[in-house]
Amino acid sequence: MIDFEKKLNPRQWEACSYIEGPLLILAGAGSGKTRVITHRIAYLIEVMGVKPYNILAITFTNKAATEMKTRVLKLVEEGAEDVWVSTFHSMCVRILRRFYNKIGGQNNFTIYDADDQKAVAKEAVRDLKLDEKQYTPKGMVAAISKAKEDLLSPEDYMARELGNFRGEQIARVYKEYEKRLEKNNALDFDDLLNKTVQLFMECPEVLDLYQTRFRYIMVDEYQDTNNAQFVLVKLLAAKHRGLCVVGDDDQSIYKFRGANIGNILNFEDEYPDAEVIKLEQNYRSTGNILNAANAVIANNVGRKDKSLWTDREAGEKLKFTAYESDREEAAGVAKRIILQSKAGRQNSDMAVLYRTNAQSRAIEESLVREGIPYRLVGGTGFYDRREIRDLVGYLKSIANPADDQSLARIINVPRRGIGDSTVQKMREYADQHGMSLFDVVANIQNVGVAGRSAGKVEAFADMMKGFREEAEKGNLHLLYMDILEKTDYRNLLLEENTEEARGRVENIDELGNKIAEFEMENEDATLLSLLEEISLVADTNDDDGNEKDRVTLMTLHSAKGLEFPVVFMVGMEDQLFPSKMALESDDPDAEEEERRLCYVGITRAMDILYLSMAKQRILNGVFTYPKKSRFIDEIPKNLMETTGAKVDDGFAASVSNVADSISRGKTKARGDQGDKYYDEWGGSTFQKKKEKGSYAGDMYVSGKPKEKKTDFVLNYKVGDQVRHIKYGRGTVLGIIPEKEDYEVTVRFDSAGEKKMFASLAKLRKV
DNA sequence: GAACCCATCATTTTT
DNA sequence: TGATGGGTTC
Repeated sequence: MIDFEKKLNPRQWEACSYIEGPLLILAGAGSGKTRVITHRIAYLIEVMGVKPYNILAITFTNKAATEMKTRVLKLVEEGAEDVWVSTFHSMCVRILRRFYNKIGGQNNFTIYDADDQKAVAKEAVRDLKLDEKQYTPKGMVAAISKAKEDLLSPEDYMARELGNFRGEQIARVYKEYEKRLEKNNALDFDDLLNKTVQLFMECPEVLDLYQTRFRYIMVDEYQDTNNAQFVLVKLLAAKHRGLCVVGDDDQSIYKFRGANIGNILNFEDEYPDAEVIKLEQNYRSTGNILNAANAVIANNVGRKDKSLWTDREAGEKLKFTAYESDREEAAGVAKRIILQSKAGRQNSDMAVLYRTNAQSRAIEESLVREGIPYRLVGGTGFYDRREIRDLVGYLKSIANPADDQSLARIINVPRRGIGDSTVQKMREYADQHGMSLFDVVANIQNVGVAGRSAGKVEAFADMMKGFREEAEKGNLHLLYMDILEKTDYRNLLLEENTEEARGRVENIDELGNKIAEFEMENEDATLLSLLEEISLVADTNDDDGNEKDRVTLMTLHSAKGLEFPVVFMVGMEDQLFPSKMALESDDPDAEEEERRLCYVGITRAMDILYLSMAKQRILNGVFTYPKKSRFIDEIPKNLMETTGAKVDDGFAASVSNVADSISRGKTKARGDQGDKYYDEWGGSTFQKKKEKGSYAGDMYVSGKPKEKKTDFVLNYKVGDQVRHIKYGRGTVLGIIPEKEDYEVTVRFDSAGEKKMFASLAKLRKV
């Protein structure tokens, strides 16, 4: 039996053992929050005799969920695998896969990610004939997502925006967007939450099922919950009120994606009988670091009163350096990393934190120069890679025939002669007849809309049907191999024989490995569960580099929840951090959120914290001359020393392991940078000619130059009546001979005057 | 239909 | 600076 009281401090123990009613644990940075949650779960099971089955623990990230689960399994002797430890989103998927049909949905829905969302939004805007410059996909998705977070339907939204022209238009886009998702049998991330809420509201028996089951509910990072999540938790906990939320209002840094700090600040209003326990002892940082953090965050108003303390020694002072330029800052960081590692620190003990991803480049360059291995967190992830999205598109389309979006993505990839205009026509037909795109594709002969491509479309339909049969058999890896083979996707890349293509092939093989792995780990793996894993557990860093001991580079946001003995916070400049956007915002909380972010950054450091700025920085291609961040001024002078900025000229590099530190040749996050440096160090060109590799471009057309028709004969002349495949009838106004072609001007009866090339326009004399 | 050129525009991000 | 998208050119 665990000796709980011995393993926890008095406050932690109190938080662990209070189970009478709603409980708010205000857990400061480094105060042993996860320890409390896991022990609480153990306490419920081992001491209170609660069935693991009756416990639910909700986190935000899969990483947190996995870690929690592992720790609970270690702690509890038996039955811990029956505890539901899950992210909000996977929990909702699990519920919806079972009951979505109760509110009129299909349980095999597809999950749309940000890119799918943008594509749908774009179509919606286009369909409504709105100005695409003014109503950008990104903006539309943001507005829709915001609406959904507040549980507003398109109608609600319209009602709210009545009289506001732009708002009304967005409401129309939202409505159109919803229509499309529904037609495609797809849910976006917000829907996962909202539809679950809807299900609970409309089907009391389903709600009751889960309410009865989950006697004890724990929510981690409660300050990050949005309104939908708040409602969801409220519904779930309404019966037993065994709700325990853990969070830190000072670490709320996700307002921009809907987090409502009010949820934690007003917890006691929502649950008047709630017990509040503060965890203020910090086990992570030195006294100086902690005091600096406390001093900075004290400048925020409207926070829960708390103050972290530690019984650790004061430690080294914080070090602030103002470098002359961003390059020097990067060089200075590299130099200090080297000094630290000479002093015995592991690279993996160190992290460089910055406000924006764009700042990583300069740091990366100097680390490469010095041969310091690093790990870049964030940026473009594995599942964002084009080839991976394509192949996942196949899988999605196979799993959900109604998913027009995925089908449209892959129908001509690799190129198989089903061009845009054919797809366009088929989609129009589908829309008009209430069919899915695949319905049209599969019945192309009857529909007769594909013209000369009909054969190609038919072959494609047969191939897809074959994949579905293969999918039925249940072996996912075989299915994947089958797709690669029948589509020729992998081979076409290999034939291309470029470094970039080889990187893509590696990624494709990596996805194959992941699928095989997934099958081994999950006995009852299905195509749907695989896709769910891919959508919800898209791990952005799969670093399989041989070098384990690497410095971590990431944004302040992604650093939340982590700790490092040595931390560098770079770019401590007003306008950058706090960001220009925040400073110019009319929302008074914007600057406070930046300050919280600063607090998060400072509290990542265990022993040593370096802060720095550059007096000259290239931002968006322009030179700027920043001032020191106001946050620096908020750190008491006695805790921080300002150090000189002198650095060696940075080029005393050891070239030896440069290659290793940039994850060789593999196309990854910032993929082509690898090549750039390769060449630099290889002594040839500094920057390779850009391989813009648009798909249809050099990627699939492997080195076979297109044959130009040199002796092109026109069977019409100026004044003739001709017919065009798209524009219909028209009169030829002029013919200008070009190198290997003719530019023909035609006035069409309906479409007006057009210029086109004879070789492509395929005009027929009438 | 696809390569290429030019204008534009830039936080933070998980699910 | 760089990525991206639209328009132009063959």
